[in-house]
Amino acid sequence: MLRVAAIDPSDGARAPRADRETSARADDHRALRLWLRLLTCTQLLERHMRNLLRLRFGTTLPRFDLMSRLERYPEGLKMKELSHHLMVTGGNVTGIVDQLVRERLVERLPEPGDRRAFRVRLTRVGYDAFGKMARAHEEWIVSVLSGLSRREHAELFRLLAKVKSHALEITERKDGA
Amino acid sequence: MLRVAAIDPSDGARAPRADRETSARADDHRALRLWLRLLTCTQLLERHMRNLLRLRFGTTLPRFDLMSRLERYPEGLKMKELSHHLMVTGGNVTGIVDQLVRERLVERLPEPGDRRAFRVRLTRVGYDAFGKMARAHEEWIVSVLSGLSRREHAELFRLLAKVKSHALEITERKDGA
DNA sequence: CTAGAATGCTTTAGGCTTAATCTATTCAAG
DNA sequence: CTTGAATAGATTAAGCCTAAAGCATTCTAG
Repeated sequence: MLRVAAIDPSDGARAPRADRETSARADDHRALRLWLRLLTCTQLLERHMRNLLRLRFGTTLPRFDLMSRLERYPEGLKMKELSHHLMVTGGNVTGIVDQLVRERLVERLPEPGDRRAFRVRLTRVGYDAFGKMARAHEEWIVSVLSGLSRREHAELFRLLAKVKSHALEITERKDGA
Repeated sequence: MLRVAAIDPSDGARAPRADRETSARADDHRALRLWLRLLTCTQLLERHMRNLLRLRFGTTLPRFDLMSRLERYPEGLKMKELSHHLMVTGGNVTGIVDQLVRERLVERLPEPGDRRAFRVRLTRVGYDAFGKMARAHEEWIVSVLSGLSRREHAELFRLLAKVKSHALEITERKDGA
């Protein structure tokens, strides 16, 4: 998953901050840098998670994500719901579920009353396997985010919420029709 | 805008959006929620960027990334350097550069003194194409991050820096990279 | 000079992801 | 009931990405 220019643009640029024009450009630059840093952070954490899952459990992040979602719904989820939760396309979910079914970690159950759909559910084996992975995952996330104080945690959470809602607004406005 | 926009607007296969984190159980750990929110934000912004590049310019984020990096180095970069800057594997860079060379947007130049290596550089056409994309890209980033005040920008930037450096520490320690 | 190690890059095999299209089923209107 | 639209899911083609292996070149001891 390659992200935009992953290295921070640490060029000094030493902004003259003279007139309105250059400070407007400085703001633009700030926005770009913020975006790049967001990407770098996510990518770093994600990369490490992938390695952890691969080396310790021989699995991948998408599989873990899917199982993690199922773990919250003991009664199972429909493909459509999974796709929505995971923010990926339906075809993608089909592929990953296929694999997990082959490995006996999840199962497809008929959905009563709709022969098009079915429910996907963790098997007993799936629950056990997921439990182990989830512990390692959480442990690592907690440790990597332990550099922030409780206040900083909260503040970062709040700021990201703001970014998220603003991004959603814009996205919906443009995509929505 | 372009051809692809003609699909059925209610197409079920459309990339869904969801709240990975808001449906998290209340007793989940803060760190986990913070991580999920970080992931969601990035994905949201990234998805929109990909769409922008695809619909308006018929290109992809990785290609844009690579060109964006080259644009800063008029003398070109070696494959190894590109791979390092973009934080992706060498094989990946090979593939993307191959495409861009085919499209005459970048060129491979022999590296004097080392017949194994060469420099990759934007062509004139590449510069022009990149310029257009970069303007649209920046415009959108600025607008999507405009929901934050100047102070909030700075604070978010600072917090992410902290996350990043802490993640780097841990990663290096374990990976030995 | 000459192995052998290291380096720069490519290739390969395999998994992830998407957009677009297809099939089967369900739903809704007449 | 019948027809046509909508929905659930699978499939396909194409691109991204990685780890590992491979090839050619360069470097470094001896």
